[in-house]
Amino acid sequence: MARTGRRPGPTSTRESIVAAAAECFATQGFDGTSMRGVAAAAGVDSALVRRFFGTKEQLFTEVATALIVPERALAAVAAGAPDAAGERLVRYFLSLLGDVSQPGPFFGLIRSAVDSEHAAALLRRLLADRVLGELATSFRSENAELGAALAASQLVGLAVARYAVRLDALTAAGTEDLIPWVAPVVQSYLTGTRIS
Amino acid sequence: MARTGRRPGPTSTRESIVAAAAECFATQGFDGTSMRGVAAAAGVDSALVRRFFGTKEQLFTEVATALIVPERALAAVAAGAPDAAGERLVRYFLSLLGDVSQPGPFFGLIRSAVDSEHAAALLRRLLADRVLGELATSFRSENAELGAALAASQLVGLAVARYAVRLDALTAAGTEDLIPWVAPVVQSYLTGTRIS
DNA sequence: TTAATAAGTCTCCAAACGAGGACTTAGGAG
DNA sequence: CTCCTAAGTCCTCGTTTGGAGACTTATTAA
Repeated sequence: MARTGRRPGPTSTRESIVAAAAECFATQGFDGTSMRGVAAAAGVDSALVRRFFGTKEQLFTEVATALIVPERALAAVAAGAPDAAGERLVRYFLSLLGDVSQPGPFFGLIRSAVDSEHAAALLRRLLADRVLGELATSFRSENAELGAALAASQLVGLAVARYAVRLDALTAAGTEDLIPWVAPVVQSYLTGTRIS
Repeated sequence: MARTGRRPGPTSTRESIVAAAAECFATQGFDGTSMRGVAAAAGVDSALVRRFFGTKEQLFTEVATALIVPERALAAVAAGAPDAAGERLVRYFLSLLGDVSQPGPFFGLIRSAVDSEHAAALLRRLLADRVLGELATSFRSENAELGAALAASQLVGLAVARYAVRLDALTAAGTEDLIPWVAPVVQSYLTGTRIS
């Protein structure tokens, strides 16, 4: 029987709740994740989650903003030869998603965006304003915004097809198998190059 | 107060339940859809939904198999010039998804596949065995299976980014704006053509 | 005509959920 | 030493969920 009252010593409870929440969102989506489940995963009383973060939507907001670091993505694209930006972006994205058999926290954002309007709006705002916009201005092609959005759509689709639907051909393929196919596509979207 | 007991005359209740369920799955996903909600949308008692279809998973199976007609997709790809198969496939897929402001029932399948492991497994089976497999054998390129899966991933990603996340650039773009970008990509995936 | 079955409604149940109130204990500032 | 606040737990409320049983009425085949 756990004691009541505050624990002795310094605490990292807040961080462990965020980590547990990220994992829940990744494996069960927004709807499927319960405040109680997050609390249980963090080894904490559910009322404490509420005390720290308020509603479930606020908890998701916290997790999402902690997970999305636009500077990383933009740096990954900017650093290096421009004609390999697509490949670097794909590699960065795949590394974010993690192993096929065990999708990382970042996949939870996509998953949650599909079942919660709030998550979708948050992701739309974060992605569109902070990432895709910058991406579009760094490649000054015509219709750069559309190109950046399409690049994102290919990456999101890869995530959904590989980690959620789990199409055999995609789960069997490793990063190095996917790169030669997907990288040129993303590259062409970014630069606005029409292909054959 | 509705009368109890069987209604006189012929009945189309089963069909209207399937239609209502398809709409619920499309707008709220698998988890977000409740048996009671389906019943209410069909103007029917919730116990009747259970009597007809059993569990929610069985109801989804019914809806999905009624919605996925592999022959249509394959016909759309097969009929016409081979080098325009990608374009025809993209057009067919976009027509399935319906209007941006009001996603059709087909989008519910993708949405649900992200929510529910059962929905994902069903979609994986239907897509992989019935559609992608056939698609791969009709284009006998090397790694045709992977190519077909990647084509599917681009289409699914377009659906998620446009209808769920609702990226501005994609909701603003019409079918004719998307075709010149996406069709060549899908075409290259299908034929296995490496691009520049 | 009658028995079986399909179609339909009402009511209940146990579980899980989000939310919140009341309480207890530790750390830190005065 | 003494408050005040942060950290933590317990219990409850109202709602919704998927599921299931019991009952009623129309259709249909023997």
